[in-house]
Amino acid sequence: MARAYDVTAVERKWQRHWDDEGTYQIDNDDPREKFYALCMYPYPSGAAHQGHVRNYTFGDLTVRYQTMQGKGVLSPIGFDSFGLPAENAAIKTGTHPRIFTEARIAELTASLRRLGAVYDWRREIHSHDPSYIKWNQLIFLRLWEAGLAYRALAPVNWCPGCQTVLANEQVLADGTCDRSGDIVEKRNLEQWFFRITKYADELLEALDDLEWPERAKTMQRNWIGRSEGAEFDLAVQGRPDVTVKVFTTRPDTSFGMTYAVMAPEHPLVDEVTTADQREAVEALRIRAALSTDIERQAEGDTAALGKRGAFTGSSVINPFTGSPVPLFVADYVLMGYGTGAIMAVPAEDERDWAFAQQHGLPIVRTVQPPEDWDANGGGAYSGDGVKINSSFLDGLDIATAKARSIDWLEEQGVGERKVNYRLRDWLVSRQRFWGCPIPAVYCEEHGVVPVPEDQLPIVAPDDVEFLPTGQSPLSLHEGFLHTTCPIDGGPARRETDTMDTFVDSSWYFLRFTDPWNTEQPFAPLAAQRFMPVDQYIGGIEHAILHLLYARFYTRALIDVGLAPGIDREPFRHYLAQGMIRMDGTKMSKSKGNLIAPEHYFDTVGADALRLFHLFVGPPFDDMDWSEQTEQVIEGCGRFFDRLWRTCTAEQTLRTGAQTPADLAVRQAVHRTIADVTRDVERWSYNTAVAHCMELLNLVQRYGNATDAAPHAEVWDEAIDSLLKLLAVMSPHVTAELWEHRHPGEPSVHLQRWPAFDPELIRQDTVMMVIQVNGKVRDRIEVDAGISEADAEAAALTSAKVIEALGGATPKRVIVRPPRLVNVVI
RNA sequence: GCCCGGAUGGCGGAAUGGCAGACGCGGAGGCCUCAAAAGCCUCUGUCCGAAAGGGCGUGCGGGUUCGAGUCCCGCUCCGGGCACCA
Repeated sequence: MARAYDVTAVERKWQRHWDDEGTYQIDNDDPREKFYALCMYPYPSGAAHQGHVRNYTFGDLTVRYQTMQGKGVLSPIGFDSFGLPAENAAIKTGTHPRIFTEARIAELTASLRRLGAVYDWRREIHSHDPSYIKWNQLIFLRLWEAGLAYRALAPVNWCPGCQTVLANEQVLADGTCDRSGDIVEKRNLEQWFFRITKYADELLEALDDLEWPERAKTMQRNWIGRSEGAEFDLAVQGRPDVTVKVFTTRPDTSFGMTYAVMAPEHPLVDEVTTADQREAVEALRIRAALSTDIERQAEGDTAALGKRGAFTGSSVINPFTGSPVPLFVADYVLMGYGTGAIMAVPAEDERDWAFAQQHGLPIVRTVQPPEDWDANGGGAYSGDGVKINSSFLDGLDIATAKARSIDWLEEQGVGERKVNYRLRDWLVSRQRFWGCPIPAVYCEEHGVVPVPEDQLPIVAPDDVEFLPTGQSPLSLHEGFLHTTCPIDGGPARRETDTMDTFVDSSWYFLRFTDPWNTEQPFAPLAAQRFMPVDQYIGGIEHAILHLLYARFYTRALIDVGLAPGIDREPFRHYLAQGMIRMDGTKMSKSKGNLIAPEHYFDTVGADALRLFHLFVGPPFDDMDWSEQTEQVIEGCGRFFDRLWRTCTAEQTLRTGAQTPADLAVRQAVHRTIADVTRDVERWSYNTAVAHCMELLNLVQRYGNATDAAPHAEVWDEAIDSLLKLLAVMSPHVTAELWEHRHPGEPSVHLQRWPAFDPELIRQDTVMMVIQVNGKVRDRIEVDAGISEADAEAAALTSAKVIEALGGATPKRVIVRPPRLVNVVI
């Protein structure tokens, strides 16, 4: 399609201009009020795709808008450059992950520049850069010192064929290795953890004050999963030395416990399994070890539950009744939550109900269900009601019974009140090459020893070989492996695990405030200057892990003294961007359904593609990339063609007194400024664009009117205002048109965001709707300040209303001046 | 299985509990042109009607309200996430 102007030349010109002028660079001593705008830094997977375009368009709009508001905007960019794909590519092609990654960074950088997104490139960070690794490692050492990092055993996916650990992604749905096809096992390894659970309560409570989408906060709340209940011991019958500890959120139902269940991984399983049950229990344990947790939860149907539990041969005593109940092992109980064992109350828990049915176990209700419960299918009842069959709890409501039962447990000395979290400590060890090495060494004499800070960074060697099995080259590199003990200088072995890349992304926003610092991760003053991030933008898929880890890390850094005096919450506002779908599924590299933006840059241009992403729907919503998308993007290109022609046409203008038609245009301009400002502030970019389109339509009609030429002042105000509003959305064409209209003056992006005149958006008269029984029967123009009595009188004298009433007497008249009157008959 | 979302014309979407469908895409007709493209103008939820006008209409079933796309209860279907909230 032929364009009204040379899109490519205009866009390249202004991209170079912003770079050359350093328009969006900011120094730490900038006197303006700060605004920290940040998009989640991308994993460099190659040239940008539409998800990036969408994300960085929203970010760039924020940067330019806040700048026009007079703020000193910090707009940094970097790359999350460690990660599995580069390592996989190395295994496949032999290219070192650094070479591969840096080529991908160059591609993505080029895409971002062509999008017209502006950054302070002087602050660019790559997480694989030794200057970032150094501080990553120093922070690790400080957390370790403070007791926030520790080692413990944890299961990993182990491929016996490859002799290596697999990421979840490398385990296929059928439980086999994606390289060798071997059946993947679980194997316990000694690994590093961060003690995020220490902050569970704070991370939960602080959510309330964050200006985040409710949905993201809800996801985090559920993830942390605080639950109050009781923990108590079950004595194994005939084994006075052995007790099994259980956690429950429903201690009030204890009289209904008709059996108990342990996780297959529970350490006491061997102890309590009798000889005749050993075979069945072993079979179950092997089965559980071969399933993923999601498989263990996906097979929720009753038939499968039968196969998923085995009797241990032992019984435990219910402390409330004093009676023995059978003890089972079942995979639906997980070792990772609570105590790894539960009391089962089939009458009040659906899963226990299904299991009990399958194994022929008794069911005793302890809460009276509603009368029609059994008639309507029955089953487990977990709602509220009166306690029954529960001795001293009978007649109580559930809340009271909970409290009373815990008191009883404490009096008897067998249990206590307990708060439990679903959140577990953060396992940060990865058995990978392309990540930040963990700065520890192992000495036979002194055990695990921290690397002295003056030896940082520990950087992986370059002369490594990538085996097709995926084994980390670090564990095979003799030169890296062998070192000396920092304490006695004796022989020691380096830690070969690297850090989860979520560690890198948990503090990069702090490094951006002071990326040049060679003495410390960042100067506290710099962090204090810019933190917290005022606007964080990124995909909803990061709503839980990344954001939770970053919230934890910020607090940990403050508490170990590295970031004194900053807000404990790193991200005040979070805009959770929706996903882009194609053919009904998420657009992603692994699905092979990416749409690159380069083609659009070459044809309609970045401005039109940006306008499309803003216009297509609310930023939080998912969007579908469909056949029609192409036409909508073309429509956005046509919008700029019209804008160009309107702004550059030899328009005849008039001076002198202004007419009512001129006033109407001025009112529309100011109304648009008010609407667009409000919409940008509430992230309603699609309606902001729609308002600009409406204004262009109106201005065009004004320019084409045959009865009178436009008034010069009105015309100039309209065009200049429109250019300023659009400047944050589509920066190149607006900069060019502004320069055309104001040669030699500061660029449109250095102008102040337009203000509206309240006088001009005030409405003197309003269209009042008159309904009869809720149906619109008439509309009349009334004074905006009309009184209730006048509005009612006007409504009741309307001819159309009288006709609709058909002689009936109104029973009631609802009057909402000046918008609406509803006559009820 | 659990958690989080979503559902409005042919399509993307708009709408402080108060005129459903702004804006755009697509479609139809017209102007301009030798012709086409581009541009400009008009119409475009659906049914009945020549028209004026009227009926119906926001996934389904209930409820609250003078009034519900919007709030409440119960479903269906679609999308995403997951480490079985005991």
